[in-house]
Amino acid sequence: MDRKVRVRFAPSPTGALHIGGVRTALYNYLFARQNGGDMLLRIEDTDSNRFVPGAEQYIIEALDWLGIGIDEGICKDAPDGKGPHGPYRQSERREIYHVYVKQLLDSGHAYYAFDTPEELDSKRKETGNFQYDAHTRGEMANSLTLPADEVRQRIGRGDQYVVRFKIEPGESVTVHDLIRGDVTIQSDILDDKVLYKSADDLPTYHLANIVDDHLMEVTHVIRGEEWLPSAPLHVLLYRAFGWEDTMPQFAHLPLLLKPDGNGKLSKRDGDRLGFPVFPLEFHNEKDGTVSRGYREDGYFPEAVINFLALLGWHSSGDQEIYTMDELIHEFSLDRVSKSGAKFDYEKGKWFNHQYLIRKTDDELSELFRPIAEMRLRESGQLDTPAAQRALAQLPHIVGLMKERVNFVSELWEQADFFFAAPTQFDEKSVQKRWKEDSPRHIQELTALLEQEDDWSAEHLDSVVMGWIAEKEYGTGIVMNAFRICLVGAARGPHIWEITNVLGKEETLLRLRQSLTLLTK
RNA sequence: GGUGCUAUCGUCUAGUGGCCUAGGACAACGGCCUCUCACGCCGUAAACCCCGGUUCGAGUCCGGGUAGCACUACCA
Repeated sequence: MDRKVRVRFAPSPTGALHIGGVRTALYNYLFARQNGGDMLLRIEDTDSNRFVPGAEQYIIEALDWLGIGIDEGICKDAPDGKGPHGPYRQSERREIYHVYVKQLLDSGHAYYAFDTPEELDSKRKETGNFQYDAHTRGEMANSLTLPADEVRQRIGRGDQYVVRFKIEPGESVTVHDLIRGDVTIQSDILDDKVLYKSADDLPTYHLANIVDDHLMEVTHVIRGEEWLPSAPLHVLLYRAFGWEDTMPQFAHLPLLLKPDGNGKLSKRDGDRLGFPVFPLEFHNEKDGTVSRGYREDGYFPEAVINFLALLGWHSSGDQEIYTMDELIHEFSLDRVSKSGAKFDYEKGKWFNHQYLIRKTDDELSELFRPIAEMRLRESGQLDTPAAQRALAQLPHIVGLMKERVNFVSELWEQADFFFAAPTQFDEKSVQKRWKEDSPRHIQELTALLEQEDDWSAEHLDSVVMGWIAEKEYGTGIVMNAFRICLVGAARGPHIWEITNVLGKEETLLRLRQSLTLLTK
């Protein structure tokens, strides 16, 4: 059967979207685009207790920032969902689930259960490995053990209940996974999963995701590996509904692991090791916490996408840098690795560097301008001639400096000296490069440069190098002292690039001012 | 405990029985370039979890161990 490829990303609004979830969304998106299919976004808010305000809006914004487009369901231009299969928020689909819960009840695939959470808890405590299944349901309070009258009565008077899936033991269930091949389990190990809870009149994930995927004509379920153990249960559910012929294909993605040690990457790891695990900064209204985001940390969305794409997927070649279009073209589920990937934050920085140096000087300078202006305003130097002169040459400055930074914000740390004369000097540089003869060298150099009207790099270079040769000074010694006077440290681009930006007046000013400060 | 998944340099990975004296990238280290820092270039160190089997030949196939992870809720 040839059906149009339809995939979905189905997060629950319980907080910021974890970076692992972002990768799941990305792989779904790549798969959909590659196959000319649809990418849906469905909100799985069937747990009323864990709902966090703002989380849904956050998810939409995050995907939008990253360029992961949504064709159907909840998205930026349709916050309440668009498409013929709505609503796309599970809490708004209650009537739909009622129909299917009833169908399972009527066909004998499900039953009512009245055991309270407390009763189940104590049962678990007394019997170590208690499982609600074919062996134990006979001793529990449910519509299989209670007389029909009493069941009716209990429901009638408003007793809380759940509906459980009746798992038949002795069956072997196989799930074909696109990444892992066939996975087979025995139905005996499955418990009678809760499908619906009367307390909040909502289904659980297991029921809702099957019903919705069926109704929304989803063809491929691409989700995290943590769902693999319950995939056979989902197959059983499709069978119980009689939908096996249109059951989606499954692909379970490997987990994102913490950089050190083992285990799933968590927010705590990010806090502990100093990197974000969320795409955007998130202010959690529920617990008052603020979480860092890649966007606010200065990452380009393309870099985050590229980095994430390669964490668990790789082409057969050596290519590392991919545009979204290239990823769409190259991606394939059978090249997704089976094992978990440790989160390598250092490589993430490198990706950002790669995208940064590919920006044009104009693009980059417009990103940097607000930062530079803010820093100058903070120190009260925004209106100085030096600052204004540098600001006017921002694209050029950015072009000189971009090779040595990973983030736009780091440009300030590297290029600050263009905007204001040094008042402090890097101790190590001075110790190593400021020699006994340096004051004399700088004095002579100042006098020499004062005479020059041609301020071009070529001319200055020939004049200064000629003078150094004539006096038999060491080139490195003179030039480094020169650099320290202009920059305040032994760093930065070629010295004539610096004098070029600074201009004659500012160069001479710094030479004199720094000499005074350094000989004090 | 039970069930399932997984296993190549520190990390992400290439590898689908001979092209593997195991390739690339990040990180590390050394050198070159050079007035400094960076870039760039060159180079170094660095891995097939273990044991059996199949085969003329195994990182690659099979079995068994071991280890790690996931799941085991009226959470998703």
